[in-house]
Amino acid sequence: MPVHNSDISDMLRKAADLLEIEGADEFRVRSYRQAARSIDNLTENLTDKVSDGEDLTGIPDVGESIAEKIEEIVKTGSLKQLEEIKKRVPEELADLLNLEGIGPKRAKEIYDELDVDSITDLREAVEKHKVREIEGFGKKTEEKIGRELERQSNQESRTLLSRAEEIAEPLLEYLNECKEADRIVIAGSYRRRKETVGDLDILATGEDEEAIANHFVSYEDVDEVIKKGEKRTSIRLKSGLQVDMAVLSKESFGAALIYFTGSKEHGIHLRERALARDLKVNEYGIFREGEDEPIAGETEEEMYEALDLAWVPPEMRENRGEIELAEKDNLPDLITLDDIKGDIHMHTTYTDGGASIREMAEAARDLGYQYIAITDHSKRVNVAGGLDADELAEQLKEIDELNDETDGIRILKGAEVDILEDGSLDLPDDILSRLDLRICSVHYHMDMDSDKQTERILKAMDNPWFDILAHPTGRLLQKREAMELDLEAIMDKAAEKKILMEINANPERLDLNDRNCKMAMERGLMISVATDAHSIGDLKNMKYGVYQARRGWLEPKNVVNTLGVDELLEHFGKNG
DNA sequence: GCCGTTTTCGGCCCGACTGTTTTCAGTCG
Repeated sequence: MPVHNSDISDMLRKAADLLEIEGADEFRVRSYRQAARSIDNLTENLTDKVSDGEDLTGIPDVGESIAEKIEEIVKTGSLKQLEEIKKRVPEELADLLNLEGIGPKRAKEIYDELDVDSITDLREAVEKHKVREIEGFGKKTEEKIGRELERQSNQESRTLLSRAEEIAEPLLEYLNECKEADRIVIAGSYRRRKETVGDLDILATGEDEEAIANHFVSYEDVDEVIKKGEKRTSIRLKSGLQVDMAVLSKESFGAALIYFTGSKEHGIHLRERALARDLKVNEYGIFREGEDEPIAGETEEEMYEALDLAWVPPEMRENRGEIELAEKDNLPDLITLDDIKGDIHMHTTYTDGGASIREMAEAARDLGYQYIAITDHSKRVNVAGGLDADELAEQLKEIDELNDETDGIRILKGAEVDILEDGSLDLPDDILSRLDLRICSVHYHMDMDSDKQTERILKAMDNPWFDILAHPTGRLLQKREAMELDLEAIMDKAAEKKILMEINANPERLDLNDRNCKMAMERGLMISVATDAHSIGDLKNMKYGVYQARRGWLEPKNVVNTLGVDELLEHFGKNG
């Protein structure tokens, strides 16, 4: 079994959790977590680095000790130290840390006092009212744990960004009705445009904190008020989504916006940077030592400036090197929705789409696009009524006719060709050669082992008509894991063959993800951001693809469908 | 366990809220 970076970071995190429960030095625990996080942000494979004999201490937050541990994991597949800790602290005890309100100290108390070492045991202990008997615990704490156990068992812990938007927009509208609030914004991972959000973080400015908080908790969809303080209030909506609100003065709006937008790691990096300059950063502003008046705080820009940094777009605030770029004023000029000139992945009634070619074209024209590409499925996808060569040829005729009679949008000829099990493509070369562009993808046998799956795709890429690899990993958020494959090998070959990777903008796919997108960009690959629309409404999903592209640091020049139609055709013409 | 714009040793982000306590520890973001 190949060792993935995520296997290594998982082990380090597990070690951190168990060490923390055991009562190890908190900074040591933090080091393990930081190293794990840093490994997750790598765009290169640690297994390769180790076999190349590279010095791993060059990785941020990896020192000699953790470098040795990484090597051990790569070479043996396990970590002796972790196995040792597991003998002292039951592994499943770490699951308790996922419950809100339980941290390392309480997990240890529960284990020591009640011999509870799993979620199952804990549920039983709560039902028997054993937990409230522990010193420092009480009736309320036990009840809260009970509610958490209930909630965890019947619900996803994160919410798709698209779903979060459906919930946030009416809430925001309601909050804006509050006369006492001057300004209401949503921060957190929602503002960073992360593919899923854990909760919503809302910032409000205004003098009358209590009135604003009261308005908030009076929202009709509130299920439970989790906490209500002077400055912070948390509720849970009936949908299960938690919403936190902070009320503050407008003088500290920028500082609070940075603080509540996160990520946590980005914020910590900023505060450490401040410390090195004898400054203190908190959610109220930036302060010189011993002074009460902030030197910055009202806007994000002045906050970053006071730390000698350029303003960092929220999508990049993940502590993946953006602060170093901001220091050199060298941040990328991120792509925006306005840069997108066309959508080159969509389906019609020829296969499993809900609208005709004409309807899709007119809807796309209304969105301001110059072109679309029709890319219906090939015959292998029989559940969608995939097209064979003759049926596709019929479609090409209709596209020619429509282009003759339609103004304001160009309809390009394409197909989404299945990559078959043996690595061949599902349509013959002669029909592929008649298309403007071809996207290729895997829909069946996604569970092959990594070597075979990678081999399958690499072989398909030898076909000269392979233009774009669509939804490269096949994952569906919260439904299906990414396929096992060696994405680095695939991207290396794509670079060689000038094949593009897709960011599929469907909010359930968003595939490539942000890190893989950055990885592709660093290899010089071009990306297609496209919706895979199966209806007119789906065309509006483009924004989610653009968010993901921004999280992957993409500029317009990295994205093929920022090109005008002539340049786009020229681009794909070269491949053929 | 990591790291260096005073440091190779001695720091390590910072404040709000809750519950169970009589002054604060634990947790969270």
